Amino acid sequence: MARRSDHSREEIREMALTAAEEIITSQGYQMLSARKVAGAIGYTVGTLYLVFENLDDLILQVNGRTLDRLHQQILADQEQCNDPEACLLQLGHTYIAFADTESNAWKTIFEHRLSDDHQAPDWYREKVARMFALVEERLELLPGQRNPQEIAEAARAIWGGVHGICILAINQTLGVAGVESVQNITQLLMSNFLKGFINGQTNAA
Amino acid sequence: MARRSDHSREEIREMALTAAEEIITSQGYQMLSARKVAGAIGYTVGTLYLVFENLDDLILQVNGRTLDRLHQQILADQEQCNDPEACLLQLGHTYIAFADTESNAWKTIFEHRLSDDHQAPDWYREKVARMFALVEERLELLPGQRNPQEIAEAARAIWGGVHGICILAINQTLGVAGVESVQNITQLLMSNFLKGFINGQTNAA
DNA sequence: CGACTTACTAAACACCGTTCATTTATGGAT
DNA sequence: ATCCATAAATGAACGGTGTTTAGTAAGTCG
Repeated sequence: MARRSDHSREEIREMALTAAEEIITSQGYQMLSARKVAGAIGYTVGTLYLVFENLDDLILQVNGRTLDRLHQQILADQEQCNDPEACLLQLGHTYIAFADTESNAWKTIFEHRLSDDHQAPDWYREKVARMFALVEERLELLPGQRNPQEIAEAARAIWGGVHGICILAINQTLGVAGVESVQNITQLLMSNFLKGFINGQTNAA
Repeated sequence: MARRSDHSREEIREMALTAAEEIITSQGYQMLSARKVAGAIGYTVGTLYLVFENLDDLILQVNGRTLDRLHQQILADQEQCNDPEACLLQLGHTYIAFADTESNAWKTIFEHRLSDDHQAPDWYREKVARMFALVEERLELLPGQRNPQEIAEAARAIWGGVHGICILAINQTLGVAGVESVQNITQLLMSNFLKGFINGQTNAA
């Protein structure tokens, strides 16, 4: 058994997060439990509660890391496009590809609901806001002048839209087979939306 | 304590589903448990397992009923529109309004994941397919000839899109306040998509 | 009335998240 | 070198969960 000062708090924290990520990635987050994580790092449950507020906290940290990887992947893939529309389509593509590749980690982000209804902490919300900002930046570069609210709404429409297709696909609700079909539907949604969006003012109210 | 033949299997089944719906509606599905449902109908857990395969099965039945109510509401609201585009926008509106009104029941549909990864039974998938069919019917009436696959893909793009906005809104990820904003974003997504869709062939591949 | 059948119960099993009194190892002081 | 205060880690306990099943009691039929 691990004893006093074998590892620092930070080390234990890091070990626990890595172990949790491994369980989630390989078995899904439903299979995660405090005792499993503790066992995997050679400590007992009690220790976990010295380092994390509770299991929700631990999962939230894992989700934060997943969001970081997605963000990083998006940035990397954005190098390959030039005009704003192509970049937006690329963004959707990266999102779907990421959800497909890291499906268990990605599912955890939106399937894990916070116990009470107290919302996510600021640092987490910031990671999400960063994603929306990426879409907004591209939308602003599209032809035609838009006010900030129109941009914000369109970004949320696109993000939500892509996200929804992704969820239904993972839940096998769409009744389509293969990532390629999901990519097709996503591109269809985005390209048609953008076509309509660029074409002129849409009265949505 | 209830004894032999106080109620038929069907009656117990009905009572259990009603009790489960009440718990889910008022407290959310996380608060549902076999013992609570059993207690609410004056039986013990064991009896529940004579009537339902397991708790997942029970929840699936509740979800089926929720889907039925949504379907019924959509049909009712579709009376109020004439041209296909208006009907599609109406459809999105009904969806968001339903998710807002019956949020706990609606959340249960997509937050409750089946334990194993064995997918939903046919009767359940049929209820979902029925929804897609509604969208497809409207899409077919739009100007311009489309082949069945294009219609099917567009229906999934729209449904997924609306669904995604709905989820993000309920998770408070969108950072918007009030149902009205969600309705706005949904209408923005749909109207722009349809504008692009009607305008001409979109190469989505 | 007794036997059979079956509806139902209650207890058990193996888990879960979370807490906390207790034990144990350590660094510093004597 | 020994003691002590302190912090680290444990592990048992609490009240829950889904699920199974041996046993009991009630209704039915001969």
